[in-house]
Amino acid sequence: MAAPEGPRACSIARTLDVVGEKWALLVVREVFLGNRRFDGMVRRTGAPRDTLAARLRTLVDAGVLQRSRYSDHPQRFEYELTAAGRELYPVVLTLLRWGDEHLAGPDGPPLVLDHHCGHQLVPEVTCRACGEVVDPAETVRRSPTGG
Amino acid sequence: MAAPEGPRACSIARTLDVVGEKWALLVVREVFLGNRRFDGMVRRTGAPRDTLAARLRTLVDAGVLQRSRYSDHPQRFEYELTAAGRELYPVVLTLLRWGDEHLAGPDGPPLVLDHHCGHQLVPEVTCRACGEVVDPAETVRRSPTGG
DNA sequence: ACGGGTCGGTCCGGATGCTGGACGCACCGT
DNA sequence: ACGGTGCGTCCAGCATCCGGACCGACCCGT
Repeated sequence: MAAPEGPRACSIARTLDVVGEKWALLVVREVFLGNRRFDGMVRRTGAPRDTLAARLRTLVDAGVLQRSRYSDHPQRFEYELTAAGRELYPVVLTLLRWGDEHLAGPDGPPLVLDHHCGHQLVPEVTCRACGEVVDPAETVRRSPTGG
Repeated sequence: MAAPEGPRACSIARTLDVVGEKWALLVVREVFLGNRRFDGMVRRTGAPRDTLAARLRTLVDAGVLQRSRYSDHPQRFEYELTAAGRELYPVVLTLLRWGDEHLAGPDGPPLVLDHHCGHQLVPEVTCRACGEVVDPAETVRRSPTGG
């Protein structure tokens, strides 16, 4: 076979199809921070209202957010994370850490999280099996394929 | 003060300014997988050649990739990760895991990594201080204030 | 010498997506 | 009645992305 080699089927690409659009992950960040309403998100993300409305729709459709009515008469909605949405926390944390380490100004990171263990939260990615911190040099692709 | 509340200064937003453009993280993925040349990246990501060229430029400018000549006569270049680029591995892995868990078809994840410990790599995000897996409910923002 | 292939791009016109500003509607408080 | 808040939609302009064509420099086989 002369390997046609199309674009890779890949979970990274698929995930980015869901949360890779502009503002999507900042919306998720806001909800993690407890900011669940439209106007608040507009203010704290800086996204255009129109774009935000579109993003909220796609995130709800994708099952990351859930829209729920918190007021009947003037119909008012707020957005919460679904279980799938909460599982984006690792993604958000690793982005946060990279920014903290490579893009922080002299004032240090603008947002610091504390873990319930009493220390500042510094997120690390580890192997579930052995608990070691993961290094790219220590991982290999299984079945370089099957093609 | 009636909190003006502009867009949040935030490492997540800053990181996304660097790697949040379309295709950027797929380019990084390719380099992690050892695919370091232009044409290869075009084939395996599916990005338009034009867009890829632009992305490579911004990633090099941002210090994520490094361009190096591997052939003189017909000038040929390849792209490698810088130290900062390698530190994006956690981001890539958490995206991968989310996709594996939420978007995989019946065939399972299309790309499986093995850790040098002998097991399949399932990346987890843990607290560096205590080693526990991080849960959103167990973290709090430090100084919800200060402005 | 010639045709075909590879590699790493650039150029182009058209499609898609983002942008901010204005507007709409329902409600609340005074 | 009036102004303010909350949650959007609509629109027109602009930026970005898209795929396909094209390019120069080289290599290979004949």
